[in-house]
Amino acid sequence: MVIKIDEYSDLPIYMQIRNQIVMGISSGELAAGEQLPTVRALALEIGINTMTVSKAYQILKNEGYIMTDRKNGARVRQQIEKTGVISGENKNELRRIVSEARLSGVSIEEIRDLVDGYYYGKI
Amino acid sequence: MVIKIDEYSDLPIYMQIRNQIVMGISSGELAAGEQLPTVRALALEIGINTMTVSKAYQILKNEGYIMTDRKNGARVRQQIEKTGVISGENKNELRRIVSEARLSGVSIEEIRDLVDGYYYGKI
Amino acid sequence: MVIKIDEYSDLPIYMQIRNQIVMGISSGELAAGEQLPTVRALALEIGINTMTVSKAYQILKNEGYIMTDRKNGARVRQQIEKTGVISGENKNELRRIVSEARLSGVSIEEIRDLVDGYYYGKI
Amino acid sequence: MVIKIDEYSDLPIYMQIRNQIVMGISSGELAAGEQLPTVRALALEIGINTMTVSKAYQILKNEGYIMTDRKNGARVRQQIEKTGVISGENKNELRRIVSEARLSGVSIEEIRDLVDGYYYGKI
DNA sequence: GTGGTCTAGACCACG
DNA sequence: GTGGTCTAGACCACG
Repeated sequence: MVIKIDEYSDLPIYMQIRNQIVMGISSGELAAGEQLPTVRALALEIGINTMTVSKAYQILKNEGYIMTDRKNGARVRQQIEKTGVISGENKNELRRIVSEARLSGVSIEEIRDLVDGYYYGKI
Repeated sequence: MVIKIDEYSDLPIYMQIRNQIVMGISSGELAAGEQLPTVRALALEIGINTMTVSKAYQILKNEGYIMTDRKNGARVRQQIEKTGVISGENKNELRRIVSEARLSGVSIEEIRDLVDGYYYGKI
Repeated sequence: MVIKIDEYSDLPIYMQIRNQIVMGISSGELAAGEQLPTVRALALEIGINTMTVSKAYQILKNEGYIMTDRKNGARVRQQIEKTGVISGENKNELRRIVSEARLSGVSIEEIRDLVDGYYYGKI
Repeated sequence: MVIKIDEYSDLPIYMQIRNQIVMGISSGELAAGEQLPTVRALALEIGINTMTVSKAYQILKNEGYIMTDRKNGARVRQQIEKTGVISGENKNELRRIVSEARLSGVSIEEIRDLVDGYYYGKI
């Protein structure tokens, strides 16, 4: 899986990495149990500090998306905990995005299509 | 309209204010042409510095959501420009949120309902 | 001549009035010697304070564009002083505008056409 | 690149900085990708507060002229978006300047030469 | 070391 | 009375 850093984004690099891996897992591009690149390899590939990649992996581990061990490096978890709920923070963000879209004249259908596309990984 | 600041949020205070006002406009809680609290009044109410409120208002002004003049203070714009599109940044965020929800076992129906609720201001 | 105030502009109202009258004189819409509306009449028409109109007229008078007397009110000057030069401030502004246009990919021809149009009052 | 603040100008300091950097990019004095002075360094050099410089940089960032990151400081963007149009505000300003120049007896040739000089960076 | 956020306080122009 | 600008100074996250 290719990680692309947007140097113009306000999002910290470690968060961009974290987000792309989460989306990769959700879309199936990263399969359960699949090996992630080593911290060093990914840092070298992207051209950033190993500390930054390490921070991204640490977050993913804390969130239960990946697991790490000394021998095998990092791998996507076989079972990701299904809380069945959207976090309050994500709900706030979702509401903000829908509000802005609505005020920009975007129809509900367009938003639904976008959401469906993301959910079913067609995009 | 009551602005509530979450002091534990990573979001800067001025951005929390900005977001809540945008959502207030979208939901209709803030009508077109409606007067916003003065910079000083809102700062006092929230218990923050006037500069922070001022920054939020200036962003809203730049984005075309409100207008300010020294005589009348800040007011919701009568006509908000309808670009008809969702910004790339918001699309990325939407995709991230949907991905995380999906991995948490949230059904597409639940997300759609949430989106509809936000769009039609029932929440 | 109709004065239109842009309530969304950052430019103070008195400056918007001043600018429109200057442009009106330059385009010929306001002839030499022509009577301007009284301060009260213009303030009433635009829906603003008489002080604001008065300030605009004062500036125009100081700049030599108009003259006022108690009997006849304000009139466009017969002879506007021809210094033959562009003020340093206007040169700076012109340079800024040309720079921004250039960086936006606007061709020199387009700018020239615009300038010509303004100069010959075809716009 | 040397930034010079005119303390007698009506233009806010942050806007003077912003304008000079935009003109520096347009003239080529500031190359694509070139490092700008740090917020602290420029503030010290000009003798103003860091907040004021920071505000200038944030505007430039929002407008797409520069990018900032905490590691490398601020740099001129490699690709500046070419909208191909002059903003309505700049058109108004241009018209005002041309009108004033015309009334001062400045010939169209002189204005054209000035515009050409600014466009081709000969000044 | 860098930019980003925030405060407390001051002064100003506009209307 | 209003928003806008600016200062001096502090603290923080990122890398």
